[in-house]
Amino acid sequence: MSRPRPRLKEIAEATGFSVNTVSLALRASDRIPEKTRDLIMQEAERQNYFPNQIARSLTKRATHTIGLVLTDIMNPTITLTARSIERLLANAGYGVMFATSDNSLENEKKAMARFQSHQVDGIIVYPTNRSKIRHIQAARDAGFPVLALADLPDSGLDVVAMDDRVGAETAVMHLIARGHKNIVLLDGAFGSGNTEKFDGAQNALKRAKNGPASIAVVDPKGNSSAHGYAVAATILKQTPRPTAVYATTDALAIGVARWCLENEVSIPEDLAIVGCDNSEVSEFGSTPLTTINYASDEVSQKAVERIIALIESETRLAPKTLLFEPRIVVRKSS
Amino acid sequence: MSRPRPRLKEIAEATGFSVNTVSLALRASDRIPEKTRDLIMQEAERQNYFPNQIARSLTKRATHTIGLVLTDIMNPTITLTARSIERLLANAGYGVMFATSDNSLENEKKAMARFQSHQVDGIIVYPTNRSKIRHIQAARDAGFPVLALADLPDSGLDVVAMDDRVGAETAVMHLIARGHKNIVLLDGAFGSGNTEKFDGAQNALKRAKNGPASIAVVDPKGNSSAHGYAVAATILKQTPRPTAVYATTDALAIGVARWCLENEVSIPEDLAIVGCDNSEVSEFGSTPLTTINYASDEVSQKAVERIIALIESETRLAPKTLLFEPRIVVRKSS
DNA sequence: TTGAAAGCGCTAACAC
DNA sequence: GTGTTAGCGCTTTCAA
Repeated sequence: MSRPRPRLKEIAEATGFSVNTVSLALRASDRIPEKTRDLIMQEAERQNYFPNQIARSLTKRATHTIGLVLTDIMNPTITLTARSIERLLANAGYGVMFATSDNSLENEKKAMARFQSHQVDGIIVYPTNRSKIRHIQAARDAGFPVLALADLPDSGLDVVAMDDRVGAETAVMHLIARGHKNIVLLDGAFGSGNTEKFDGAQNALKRAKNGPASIAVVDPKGNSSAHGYAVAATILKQTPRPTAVYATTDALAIGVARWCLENEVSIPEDLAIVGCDNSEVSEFGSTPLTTINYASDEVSQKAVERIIALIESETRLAPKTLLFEPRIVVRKSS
Repeated sequence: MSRPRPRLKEIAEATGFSVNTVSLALRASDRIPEKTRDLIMQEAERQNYFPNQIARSLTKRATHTIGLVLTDIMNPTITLTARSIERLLANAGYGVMFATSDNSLENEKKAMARFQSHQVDGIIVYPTNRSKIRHIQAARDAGFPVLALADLPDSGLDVVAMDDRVGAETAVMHLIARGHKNIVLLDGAFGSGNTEKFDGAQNALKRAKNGPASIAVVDPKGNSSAHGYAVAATILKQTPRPTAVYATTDALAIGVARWCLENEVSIPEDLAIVGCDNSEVSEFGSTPLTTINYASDEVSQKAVERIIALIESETRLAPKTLLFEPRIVVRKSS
């Protein structure tokens, strides 16, 4: 339905030069004298010419587009990362295609396949399940630039991420230092094979001299505040009664906090809460939340640098893992 | 750096058929007998063949990709809309390229130009400034399918959006009904030409029998909770002292609420607050917020339907405006 | 300094 | 039933 857009051919005909000369001129080749170039550029402007990137991509075998596969863009930390990545890539001249897997492995695979069909130059993926990454490795093995935004040790993949293990360890150490003996890990991803936060918590138990022997894991079946609110009663029913919760997202933590507020469980006296990500809601939610910082800017910056390096490198680069150590932000909930 | 991916040619050579036959077979043409087709499909699978969408796009003159230009993806309502749109489009076989303008007109124009260069089949745009839409109209005039996610009356553009005018009117009517005489509109977009919320508020004043004569506008210089928190003191310093605020995002409202909490201004007795969007934070933030609902699912659904209709129509469609009437969600802040 | 020709991987029109 | 040819809009040799 759209009026055909001008091509090099139209400009060539209007100026009397060949398509080739026009192409060269528009790309400011020094093979073309300034005079000719100006003439051609003027005509291009007059016709409101924009190069057809699809045609260009076909010859160059590069689309200058990267694919971004995220789990759940409603998590503000992931949103922020997506935004930063998009901006940095736009500045570097890359477009971004994006997809959300909604934590379904099938969706993640489909999105990656779609992106590869669309000939993206590389893919940045926040994997749904850290133990199901064969399709990501397969892409890399085929020589395709891929970067994972999650800590995947010994996966042979390039990784830029927060060190969740250390984050969880820090959170639990903090709670132990405050004297807590009955700590719940509120973690929806544990059941689906993402054990690094659990592992970090275990490390804290081992390191602490007088900490608890074990930690209970509760699955909120989702990551929103509503899920946290819904599961709060279950947490407090555990025996012995927990005195502290480490929730793997701030939203979950805020949901628990709201339930406590409404049910006369005081925070942090009756229940201490630590969230994760240091999102805006942790500061402005029902209770100012102690939380584990997610260095979104650093992660985005390094991820973009790395994927571009992978794309532009002539040779295959050895995989590199870059993990940031999160710090704890102590507020009123612990 | 990547090993060349298999093309139709490789499959053709392996099976002894021509490239054309292979192409037809893989697209399940009934011109090819089942036996041949199976043979070819098997070989394609064996070689792990995926069609090169770039090449296909070049011949078909369609990329099956749409561009999504948003202002600020950190606004959870916009995030949610982006997610829904991406999913609906993925289901319809379309990929999504996205960009955030960060409320800069320049960025918005650049993103649209980039998308058009990438030959997206259509663009969905949440415009930064409702009075600066010439570039959007230009795209439409050139026959390019465009859809705006904001109420742009008489723009000649296709529109799917919430009716912000009615939303603001509802919010202010609600406050007037509660007896408020000094109402502040906390609106960062007003200064940059987006007056529909202000207009809606004015309508409410006109319609109310015993309401205030005017409404003060305060610019928070941003849309986050931090901005709301920072501007709260300024609001309360106005004379006569305001008794109610209508904030144009929930995040702003929550920021104001948090400041009140910390400065012994009780809500809603000393200050009533109404937010906008009914995002999760309105329910779980420092104070459960009265707010104006944003029907993200409906907007996304209709937007996707419409952009696909525009793309697939043989003829140019007359522009259509679809506005949803928001409803008010009354909680504890008013 | 400029142009002609080939080719990127695919699809479509037309033969055979 | 299957193959040949041309062409999508651009870039890249290679010639002139």
